[in-house]
Amino acid sequence: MSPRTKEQNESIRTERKSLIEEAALEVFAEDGYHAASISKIAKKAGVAKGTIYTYFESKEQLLKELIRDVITDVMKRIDVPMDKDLKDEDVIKFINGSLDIVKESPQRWRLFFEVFLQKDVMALMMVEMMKMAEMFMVPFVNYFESKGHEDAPDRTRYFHAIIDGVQMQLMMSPGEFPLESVKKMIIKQFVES
Amino acid sequence: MSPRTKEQNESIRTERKSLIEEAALEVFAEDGYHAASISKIAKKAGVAKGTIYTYFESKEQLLKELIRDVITDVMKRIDVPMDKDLKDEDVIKFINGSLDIVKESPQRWRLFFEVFLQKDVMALMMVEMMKMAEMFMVPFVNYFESKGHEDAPDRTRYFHAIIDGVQMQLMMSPGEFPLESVKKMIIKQFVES
Amino acid sequence: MSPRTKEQNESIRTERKSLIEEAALEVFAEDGYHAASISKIAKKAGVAKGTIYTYFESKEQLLKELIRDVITDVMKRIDVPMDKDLKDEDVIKFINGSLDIVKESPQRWRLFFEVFLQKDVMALMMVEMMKMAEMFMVPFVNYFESKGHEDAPDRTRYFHAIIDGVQMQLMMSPGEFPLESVKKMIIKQFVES
Amino acid sequence: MSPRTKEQNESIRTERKSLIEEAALEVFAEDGYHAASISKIAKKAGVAKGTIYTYFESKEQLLKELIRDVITDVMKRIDVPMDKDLKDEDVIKFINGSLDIVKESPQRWRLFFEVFLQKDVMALMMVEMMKMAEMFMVPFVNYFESKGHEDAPDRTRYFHAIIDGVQMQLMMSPGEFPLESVKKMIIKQFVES
DNA sequence: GATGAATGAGCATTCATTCAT
DNA sequence: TATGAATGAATGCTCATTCAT
Repeated sequence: MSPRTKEQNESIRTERKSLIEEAALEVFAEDGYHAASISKIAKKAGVAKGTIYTYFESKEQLLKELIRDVITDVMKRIDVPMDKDLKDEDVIKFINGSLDIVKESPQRWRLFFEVFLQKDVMALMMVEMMKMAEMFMVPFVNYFESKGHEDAPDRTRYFHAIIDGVQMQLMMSPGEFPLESVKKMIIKQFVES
Repeated sequence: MSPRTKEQNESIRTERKSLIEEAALEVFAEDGYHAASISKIAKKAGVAKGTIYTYFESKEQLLKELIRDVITDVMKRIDVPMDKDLKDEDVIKFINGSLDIVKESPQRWRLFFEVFLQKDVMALMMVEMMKMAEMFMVPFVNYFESKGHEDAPDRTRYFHAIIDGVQMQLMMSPGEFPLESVKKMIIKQFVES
Repeated sequence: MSPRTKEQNESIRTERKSLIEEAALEVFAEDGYHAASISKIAKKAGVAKGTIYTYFESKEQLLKELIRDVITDVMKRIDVPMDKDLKDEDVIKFINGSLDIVKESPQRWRLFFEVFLQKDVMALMMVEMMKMAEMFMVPFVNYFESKGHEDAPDRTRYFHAIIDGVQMQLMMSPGEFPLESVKKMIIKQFVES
Repeated sequence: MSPRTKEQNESIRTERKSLIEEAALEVFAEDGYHAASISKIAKKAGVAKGTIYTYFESKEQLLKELIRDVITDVMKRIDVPMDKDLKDEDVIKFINGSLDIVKESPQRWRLFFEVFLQKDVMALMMVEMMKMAEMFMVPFVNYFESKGHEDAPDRTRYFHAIIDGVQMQLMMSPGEFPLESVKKMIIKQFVES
């Protein structure tokens, strides 16, 4: 048999890595970071425990990469131009995007929230988190100012608090929450006035 | 010499128990339930590991009592009559109460939120949680109906989602969040219209 | 009230001590020495944990005294003159005594056997045990010799092995074992021939 | 380098498992089940504490496997046809087998007896024990009946009590007990009459 | 003497991580 | 690169014993 080409090797690596990440996400989300075990992840991914350590330095690194992926996903999904002025349709897109994404994979969000809640886990991600938080603040302040609101900064925090709160509810009971109805209320309150 | 009287023992027990609960709250809130260790709690409380087990059956029981205390506190603090019709002032009191309480002891709330997020931890408290959740739903549906809102149930969920979201923000950055300003917005939105 | 007299104090001590020993015997017998806890004994005796330590130096000492009592009891009960030649009736008395005593309180014997089985527990009692074992050997060798058996020493060991075996069976299922019938067989085999 | 083959792993596992079982047997027999510590077993086996848990689910399981091995050994060793009528030679074989086996590894038997004595330990093995006990009763009753003894059931219990007693003596002082001589007495008493 | 709160050594068990193969 | 056996630190918890009252 001929040895594998570099490309083949590369693609095997990528595939395996994804496999492990997927399994890890499930286990982390279900059990929480601390209660999750590398063993369980390995079993779910169908690889040996040791294999995980050829792809990830440690359990901690595995979490970091996972969170980074979630963030990247969110960014891609929301896809609102944070560098220029927001238009109404951008804000609507933001609302839809940031809520739909939770409804679609509440598990993933559970993990994300857990990270937010725990100091030591949080510390690992501080930089990424902060960057993201700011990114979401500034354009909205401008947006609300442009709509003539004098309390734009407070309004922005309120707006984001609401998004957080709805995300939380979706996460806890994705089936029951009246998402569409609530979306309309948010839009009415923040976009149409 | 005669042994300690029952009263003496009782007062020692109460004092020590509080001491441990306080330490436990800090450690649980900081590290999360799973990562928190009895050892660390003991050290923080300035007692031996074994002493904790004189007062609490297990780590789990310790958490349960802590959560129960939080719930009791919330109930006492909010002090809104859930058995008869809510008046505007009741709702305002509810808003103020449920947000002030978080600002005052974000630690406690961090723990409370964590419980909500983790399946196995949640399982321990399901009954209490559910009772509380319902208690908070029904009267508000009636309230919004009485105000002529056709979408009272959805509005209620939205209202509670907002409270959750603001609580979350308060918990994460209690110093920065413009609480008073936001309270006014909530009141304007849900009470004055 | 007048202070208690020395006699009163002494009698209270004796009574309490017995109370504790009784409870200890039950708990040791039921759970085994190692699994038994001072706490459980205290509860069963209706005294505080600490009180046990005013009567017994340690858990180990408590066991020792208990075993010593059992041995004393056995001696008293069997009441066979080990210092002069055994007569048939003495041997019959020995057989009856050493078996009846087990049937009457199998619990006590369970503890006794446990002690025999465990090196560290055994070590504590070695001296007493050995003394007792010898005491039971020599007179029987003489007895069997006097009956004309050439293999008297081996016969003696066999005899005691049988007593042990029957005691064991009695201990395990005191209700079912056909004691009287078996006694007759032993007597027929060792006394009447 | 390629990972170890399955065969290599299997053989490593088998070897290690035996190593641990051997150490465990020694420690259990010496200290008794409760007093024995996994730590001590690990040290005696020359492995880390954790390694034991690679091979056995728990201390309890370790005991169970050990006991099962003893039982299997006994069965194999005695090798008497329990399903058809016993002949004299079968009974002689039974006597020899069940006593020789104790003389050869008194340690094992010490453990076995301990199990019989302790309620909670016993509970773990009840099913196996009962099966074995019955298996040893019925054929002997038939045997003694066929020899014309009217008291066959009682005689059977007596016979087994004697075997137990001799086993016990062998266990306690395997070097001193006049086994061969006693065997002859048993055979004379139960087979040749 | 009697009490029971306090202690801390010790236990069984788990699990992230390492490493020989 | 992949494996899984091995490790040992750390965990929750128990319990004999001490000691202030």
